[in-house]
Amino acid sequence: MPELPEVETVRRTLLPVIGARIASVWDSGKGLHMARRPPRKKLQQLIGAQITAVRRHGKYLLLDTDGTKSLLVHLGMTGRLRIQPARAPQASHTHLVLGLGKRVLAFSDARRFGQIDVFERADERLHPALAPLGPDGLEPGVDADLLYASSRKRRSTLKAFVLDQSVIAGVGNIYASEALWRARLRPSKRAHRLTAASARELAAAIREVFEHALERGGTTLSDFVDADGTAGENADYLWVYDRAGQACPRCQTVIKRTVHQGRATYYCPTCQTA
DNA sequence: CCGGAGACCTGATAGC
DNA sequence: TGCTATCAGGTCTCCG
Repeated sequence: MPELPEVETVRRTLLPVIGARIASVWDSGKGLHMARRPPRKKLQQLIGAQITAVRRHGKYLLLDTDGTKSLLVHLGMTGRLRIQPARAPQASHTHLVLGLGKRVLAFSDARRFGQIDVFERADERLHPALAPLGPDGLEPGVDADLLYASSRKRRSTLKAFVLDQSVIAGVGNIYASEALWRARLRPSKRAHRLTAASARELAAAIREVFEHALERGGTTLSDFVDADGTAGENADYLWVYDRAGQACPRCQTVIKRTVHQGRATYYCPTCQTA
């Protein structure tokens, strides 16, 4: 569920845990549980540390501590990070709970596509999940030059290109369709055929769809909530995603749905011609 | 290097 | 009510 705007919304609502000390770490244990997480021992290295920052790169959240360790969290499709009263009942599919005195920070994830790790912050650039990532989608580095240069040798589709986290970190399936619609680019167009002018359009479009969604607290199609449990409003403001059969907001043509690499893609056949 | 398919998981929903 | 099929915001790996 969560792409850059949703993860950034979670990050912002997590800021109140800065300064909190991790008094306890509970995890759901072995067996029928999260696939991608470190051994319990590693998680327990967080005990006694104070949270000093909550950062984000692409879809990854990074919680720094006053020790040498940081906690990495990827929400996958259904992951949730919630700040809750220590006495609140545990949500179903809860895999990790950091005790923070009167509050807890709880991670739950029904489908278990999420990822948790504890890593040495000094080695952050070497972390296997972070090392391959391109610049974050809200950073100034995601510009026409980057998109033009990195698309030159790609015979893949534009849809696959913008979803590639090693080019831009943070674009997921919803905002890929949205950004290509805004830039008037056909998702099936080959990336290496992107013109310099279109690269400019695309860079601007990516930033705009992210900011548009962020202003509305992200897109909730079914699962997404922020750290306070609040759903996002952006689903009502999507231009094409999940709108097959409806009118294009720009030209009124009926929006089409296709499948690229097994994932739904929405576009306007009339105004996405570049 | 690329795309496609399948895997990893559970839950919601639509159709019968 | 209950069954089945399909679909879902992400990534990873194997195959051709």
